[in-house]
Amino acid sequence: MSAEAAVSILRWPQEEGRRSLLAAGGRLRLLLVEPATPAPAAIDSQEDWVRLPASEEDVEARVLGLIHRSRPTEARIVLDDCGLLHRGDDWVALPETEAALMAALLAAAGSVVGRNVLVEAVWPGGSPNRNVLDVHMVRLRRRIAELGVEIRTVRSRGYALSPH
Amino acid sequence: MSAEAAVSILRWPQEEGRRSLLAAGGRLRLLLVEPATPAPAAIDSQEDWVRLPASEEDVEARVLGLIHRSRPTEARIVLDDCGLLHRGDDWVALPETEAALMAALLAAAGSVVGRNVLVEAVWPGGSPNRNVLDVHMVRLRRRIAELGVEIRTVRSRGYALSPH
DNA sequence: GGGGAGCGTTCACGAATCCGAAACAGAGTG
DNA sequence: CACTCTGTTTCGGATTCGTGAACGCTCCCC
Repeated sequence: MSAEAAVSILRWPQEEGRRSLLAAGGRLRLLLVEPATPAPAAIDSQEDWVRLPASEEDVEARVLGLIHRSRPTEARIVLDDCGLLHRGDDWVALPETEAALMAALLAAAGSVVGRNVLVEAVWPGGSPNRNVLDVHMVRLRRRIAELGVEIRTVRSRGYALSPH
Repeated sequence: MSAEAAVSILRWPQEEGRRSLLAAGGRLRLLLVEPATPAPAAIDSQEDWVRLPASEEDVEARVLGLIHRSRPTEARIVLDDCGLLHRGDDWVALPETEAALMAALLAAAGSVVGRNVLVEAVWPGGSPNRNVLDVHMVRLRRRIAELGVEIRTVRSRGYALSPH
């Protein structure tokens, strides 16, 4: 696995949308910041930035630093665009619905996500049934259990991710 | 506390000795890297660097980023708006009533909180029963014990929080 | 010092609510 | 058909919260 494969490099502020997407998936990101643009405020610790113009070496150093910083977490959880949930070298494939749920949970970065938020993330306009979410949560839980990822429920408030 | 006070800014590679000293002390450091010098390899996550020449704003952004990244390491006790009581990376979910009690105790910052104050915080207008507060205190105690947080009672005066 | 009264801690119980999980059925796909 | 993904129903279990009651302890007053 090369450094470039682990870290997504994108331009700022042009690719703001892509940045949010990658952040939701928990991906490592390096922003190339255009001259005369304010540096982006940090949204999590999976991101770094470098001011343009920058040398090849500086970009590489940032990438390595990013990877270095993310390593202590050892088992970072990443959801790619194909619906594959990675943790370390291990991964499982998630169906569309469960991937959407997972993305919403990852975007919250460990804090609680309300049931209504999850419902909106999967069925914009309202869920077909009160219980559908429960069912999909059970299936998602079972599928990600083998990765050592746990979904803790916070009664009457929602759910939160918690790497085990 | 200003940002400058928390982060030491030094030149690289000139002040290499000072860097080691600060690193040994666990201080946050920002290296100003001279042009045409390879970027320093990361030795820990308490450090960042910026390539010279750099604008005042970029330096400030790096400093803020450093502080931001170092903050979650603290083992402070925090009750978020979802009713989650955090300590370090660990957390437990508190039901509404217990969260309200905890909020009142935290607001006192370690000093004693009277029973009447706690009652008012949860049941404005008076508690439904003489005993309700007691019961909820017991439950709260049990729940937060696993975080190493303790509620000590001060007879005829109230309760006080005490991290263990 | 003895006996209450008051306070603090804990347990057990019931009602209401919320959530989890199994079982089943339909749609889509190869 | 075999399989997966999705939605529905239904039942059982878990949580939360208030209540009642038992038990010790401390302080006060006679």
